[in-house]
Amino acid sequence: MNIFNEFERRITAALSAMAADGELPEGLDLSRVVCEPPRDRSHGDISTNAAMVLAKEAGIPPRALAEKIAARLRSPDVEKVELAGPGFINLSLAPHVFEEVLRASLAQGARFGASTIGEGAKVNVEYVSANPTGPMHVGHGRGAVVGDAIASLLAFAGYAVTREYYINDAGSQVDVLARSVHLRYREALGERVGEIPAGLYPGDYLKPIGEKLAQLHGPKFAKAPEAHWLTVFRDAAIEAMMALIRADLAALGIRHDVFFSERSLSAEGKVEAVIAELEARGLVYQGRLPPPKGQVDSDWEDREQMLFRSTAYGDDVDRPLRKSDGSLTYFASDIAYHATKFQRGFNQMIDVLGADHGGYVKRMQAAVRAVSAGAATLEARLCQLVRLFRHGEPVKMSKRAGDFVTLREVVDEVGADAVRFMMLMRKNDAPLDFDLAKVIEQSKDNPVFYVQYAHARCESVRRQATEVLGEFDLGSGTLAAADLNLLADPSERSLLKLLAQYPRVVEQAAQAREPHRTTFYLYELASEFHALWNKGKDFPDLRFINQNSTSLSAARLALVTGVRNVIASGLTLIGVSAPEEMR
RNA sequence: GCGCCCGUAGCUCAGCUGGAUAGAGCACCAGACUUCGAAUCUGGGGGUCGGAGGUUCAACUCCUUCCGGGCGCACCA
Repeated sequence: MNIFNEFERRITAALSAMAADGELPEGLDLSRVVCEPPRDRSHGDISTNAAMVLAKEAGIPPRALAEKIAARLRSPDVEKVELAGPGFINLSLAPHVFEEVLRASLAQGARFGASTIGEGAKVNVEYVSANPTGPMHVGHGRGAVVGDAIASLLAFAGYAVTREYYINDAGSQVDVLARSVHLRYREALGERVGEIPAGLYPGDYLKPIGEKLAQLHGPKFAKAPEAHWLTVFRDAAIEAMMALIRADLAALGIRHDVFFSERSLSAEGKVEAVIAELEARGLVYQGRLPPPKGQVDSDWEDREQMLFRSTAYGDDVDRPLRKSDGSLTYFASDIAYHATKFQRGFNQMIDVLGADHGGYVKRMQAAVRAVSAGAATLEARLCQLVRLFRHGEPVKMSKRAGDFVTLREVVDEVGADAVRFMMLMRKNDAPLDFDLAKVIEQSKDNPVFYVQYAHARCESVRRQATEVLGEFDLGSGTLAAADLNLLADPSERSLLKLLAQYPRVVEQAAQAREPHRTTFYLYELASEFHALWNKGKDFPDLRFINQNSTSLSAARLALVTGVRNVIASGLTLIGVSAPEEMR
């Protein structure tokens, strides 16, 4: 039950009625008409800009138009209609409206706030897609958390979401991985390998794989030419790395529906097929690229090559599909990959990427439009870097010598809840400072605990209620039947109104693909709840449990339960647990 | 040089796709536990929203242009 959507419908209805009565011209553009909570609460509960955005087109001064619209919005649900400023229409809603929202939330439980704006449309959300060459680092973790939360939000908003991971198991990087493992294999056989040569992966995490391969195959590959062992070692290494990554993801509570292998594309001829198709449509050609400007590149080689005409779809230059050795570029596979998304029925694709992939977005969007003939769109959400701190001191993140902090280390140290919550305390395109010392601090300095504590307090009140009030029934049916009109204190009304905003918050967060809005809302809700709680210290009459009045207690417990449900729901959306106790 | 992102209180950041007098947290100061959980709350000061133009009823938000920072810029992924 989204009261803002509801009133947008009413306003739209009022406007068409006015058009029918000749008060307004037909066919006005209503797309800019919105209902939103006013920043200043003294302006009521819902504010609309309808009169201001329509005034010019309607040829009526905004205040006069507002007057007319306002007259049609009067109903038992609306306690007060006021005009303000240049033509705002401010609505103050009757108390029973918010009481109905609370009843709806109790009845709907975890479904409260869910939306149908997705209309069941299929959306593919791709996130993480870390190369299977080592454990995940903290930056991957951010993408994982953001992608997972976006997927959850979209699912809650009525989309048919598929969560996907693209395994980059083709190309030269995994060959390097295989060579690195081969070195560890020789090491496991007793050979002294010394310093890991530059260009190979130095991390210790490859040692167990080398040992396993030594056990499995003995020394027969130690001196053998690369062609004899490369495939075996590569496959074993990729399998082991993916197991490692899946474990890292599991530790963070991240899940995917599909793990899609890049190698399967070329194995099935999908890449060549896509290129052929694009070629047939004149989107692939042999040509030359201008050398990059503003930087000296001694390796630059002016040559004729196979190019994708991405400039036809807004890219800055056309992009190569084959390397100088004739093999396909990563981009070529990625086109084929996104083509399979389209073939699998996804007209909406979202890729959550690291900011260092920003330059890659335009060509990918061009590719998606090309392979779908304009039917599909790709959105990219870029995650900026994460900087790790401990007590304000930067933690070294250099990749050489395996000296970087892995995601797993951080999760093991501070817990999945803290990592996820902190990752969503920033919008994804802002850099994130993450202080390991602060997030395990169990204080109000730490917003994770602050919100979870509010949830635990709700549960605590409910437990207390059954003890103090005896046979009190906390079932949502009973609570919904309570006389909610007894929630008369301004703090209680205010909390009730904040609950009513939840459906709007999650819907807008889904539409904007900005899960951090959920996080901030939860913080605000927790804050108001804590404030009301403490008010009960100064004014015992305001405590949730009142031994002298079962009906008052019931009403307040209904409110507490509503708060609990929304916090639990919001935390679920961002993948954070909602503990019942935190002692 | 070009493209994308960022610039808001001393610090870290929100600001609801253009709405009304720009908000939190931290830090600082002063208060609240015989009482539903003090991991909490109440009050206080603090701003040329990087600068300058423009668009309009209305700009932190959109456009242009500077300044300052980040990322990227064939044949890596």
